[in-house]
Amino acid sequence: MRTTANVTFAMPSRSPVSALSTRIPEGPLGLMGASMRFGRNEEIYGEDEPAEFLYQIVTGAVRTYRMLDDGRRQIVAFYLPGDIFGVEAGEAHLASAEAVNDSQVLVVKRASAMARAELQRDLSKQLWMLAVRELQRVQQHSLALIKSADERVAGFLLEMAGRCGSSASVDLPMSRQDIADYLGLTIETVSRTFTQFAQSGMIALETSRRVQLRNRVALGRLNA
Amino acid sequence: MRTTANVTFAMPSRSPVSALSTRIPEGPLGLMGASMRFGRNEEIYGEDEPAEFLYQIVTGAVRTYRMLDDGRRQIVAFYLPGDIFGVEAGEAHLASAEAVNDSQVLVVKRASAMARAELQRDLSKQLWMLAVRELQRVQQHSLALIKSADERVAGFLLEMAGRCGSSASVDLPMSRQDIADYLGLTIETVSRTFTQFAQSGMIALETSRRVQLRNRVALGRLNA
DNA sequence: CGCTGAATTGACGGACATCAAGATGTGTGG
DNA sequence: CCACACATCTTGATGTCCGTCAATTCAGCG
Repeated sequence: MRTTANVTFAMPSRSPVSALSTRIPEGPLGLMGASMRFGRNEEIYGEDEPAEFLYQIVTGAVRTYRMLDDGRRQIVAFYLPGDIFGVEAGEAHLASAEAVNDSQVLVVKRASAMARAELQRDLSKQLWMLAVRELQRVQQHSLALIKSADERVAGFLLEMAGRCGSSASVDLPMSRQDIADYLGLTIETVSRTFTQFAQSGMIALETSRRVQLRNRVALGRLNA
Repeated sequence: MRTTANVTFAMPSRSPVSALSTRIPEGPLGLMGASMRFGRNEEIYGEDEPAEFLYQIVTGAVRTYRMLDDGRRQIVAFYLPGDIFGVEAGEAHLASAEAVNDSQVLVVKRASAMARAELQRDLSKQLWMLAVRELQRVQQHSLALIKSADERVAGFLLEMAGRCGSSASVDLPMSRQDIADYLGLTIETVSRTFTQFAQSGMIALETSRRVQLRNRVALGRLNA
């Protein structure tokens, strides 16, 4: 679905995931944006701020999230290189966005993209597809939230494996807390589930952030 | 946000919720659709079917849902008079849609709406807003799914109250099972929560399908 | 009236949260 | 290179919310 190009970029100075991806998917925003860098945990935009821009990740990773009144945090989505985010907003953003790690991001004025879309029927279609894909992703995520802890974690691993270029092992740019807040679980439950998967041989934990999927079929069965 | 018009329609022959709403919001599809009727529990479209149409509810109520492999059903959304659905699809539908009760629905060819949108910048914007609103609704729903049972039910009641024209009491067109599948709970938990709310005086159950909200503030506090 | 599906209520168990402690890793400064 | 501080991750013990199973009540309808 996503097209790729063999372009390499200057590596951000101290990004721990910089080796993740040299394939930079082209997209509707491919050539029109200004490049910006965000440090680890730096805010890219905040909830309720006016939604002026669209964003495409070059390197790094970004999370969007919302806070509940009681202090819990729900992570809505993780975005990886090539992904576009900031679409979810009407006039104002409905979620906040932060860099998970040091990240490089293309930034494009929404208005200019939309205006251009009125002329180019192709761009218009791509923006539409973008919104639809985002919608489907969130729906999928809703589905996950009603499953058991095992199913959620298995699904998460498969999703990440599918997205970070499915090599032998998956690099997780985000912390256990991030994963927990994404899956609606606690950090302890996520950790326990990881070790349980490792003990049953379905995965191997090279490091806590690097996971080898040894039996995707079994994970898929769990994923229900 | 939604515009309204004083238009009355011929009532569908045996719709139990026909009295719900004489205000029929106009929308992008207001004048261009063919009208169809669907009986209680009748399928409007199925998962994986090609997405040829957009739909706007005139009377009745519709649920969209997805089945998990283990037989559980997750209801993605309920649609009430004026609401437009069927937007969530790319080439094929990602969810199935069924009439909750006998319903009257306007049906419009997607392609024709999209084509027209390329000419009318206004329609194009409205379709875009539609997708964004749908996205925000699903995100909101995701948020709900990580809360406690009390919070989910309270949130559901407030949502429905806000949508069915906030008179003194709310008519729920859907069964407890529907509510449970929407909130990711069991029918028993939903029922218990209703009675618990009633005992604490926050609501009154005129009938099992008709709820009076006696203390919205308290419900809102629960909603966290 | 009795039949049928929907809703309610109760008893019980299990999955996950909570609380608390320990282990591992990572960056900093001597 | 080591030592220390601090964050992240793991592991254990205990509690609780909600799911499961089962029985009862209620509403609609022939």
